[in-house]
Amino acid sequence: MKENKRNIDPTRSELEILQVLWEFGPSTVRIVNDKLNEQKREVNYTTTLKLMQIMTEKGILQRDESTMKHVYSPAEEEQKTKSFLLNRFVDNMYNGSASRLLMQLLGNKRPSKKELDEIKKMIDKLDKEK
Amino acid sequence: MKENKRNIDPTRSELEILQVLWEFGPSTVRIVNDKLNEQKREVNYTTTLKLMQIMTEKGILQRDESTMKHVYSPAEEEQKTKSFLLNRFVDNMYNGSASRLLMQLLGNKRPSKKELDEIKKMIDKLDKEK
DNA sequence: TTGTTCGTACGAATTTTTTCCTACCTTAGG
DNA sequence: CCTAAGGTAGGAAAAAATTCGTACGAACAA
Repeated sequence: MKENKRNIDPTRSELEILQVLWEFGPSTVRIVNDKLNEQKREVNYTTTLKLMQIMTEKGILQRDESTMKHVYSPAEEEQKTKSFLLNRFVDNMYNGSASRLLMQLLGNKRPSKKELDEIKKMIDKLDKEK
Repeated sequence: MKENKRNIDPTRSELEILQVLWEFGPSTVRIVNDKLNEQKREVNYTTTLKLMQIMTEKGILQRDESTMKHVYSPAEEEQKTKSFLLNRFVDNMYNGSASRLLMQLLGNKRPSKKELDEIKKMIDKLDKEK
């Protein structure tokens, strides 16, 4: 009666793979491996393959086996996973306070005028809903 | 000539320990271990000790050995570590776009009126500086 | 002085994560 | 048909992270 673990908890390497899949959409191992090597770090093809197989077993990825070159994609919605990870991050690092995180974020990154405007718009929208 | 690694890259368990130290300030192993058991999960004293010793070797923690009960504290400023981790998170998950993260954050957490006001104030301040 | 309590150090075992070797299958070209 | 290129699967090795047993020292109460 107690199915559904917190499937979502990618290791560091698994997260790298997810990032590639998020960016490029459903892909073969070959593609993911190439991107990893370009964007992240050198890694052997079979290593990536194995990782993606394990992730599939764990339910983090799905794959289409209809063709010989299996095509993998994340099992969960990108947004769902990201928001889980973000929430955990906020809880861990800022005691769950979104605004505290935000303070630091704005302090750090010096967002552009355009970004600031977007943010303002977003806030006004939320504000009106109250 | 190439000292200074990216010392900052705590593992999951190490991060838990840092969190305790951030919250309660410099502490003995006993205290950290108690807090871990209260707030996070059951863990044996010597395990925590070992972890903190390792973290000290790595340079993540410092300790005062003048008394028998060593007192540990983070080697880096809390803010420095947090902002490093935050930046990495933003880069990984939102391609470095603070505002994209923010959108999700606001979408998720439904910040309180008070939080929103704080945020607005912060933004106005940044806005004027431009 | 003695024994109990509470501390550190060390080393090893265990578990988890990461890496890659090897075997074998399928497809396309010659 | 044969071979080369490019897939997958599986298992084992290696590395990293986590856990804990044991030894031993210091402090203090009896």
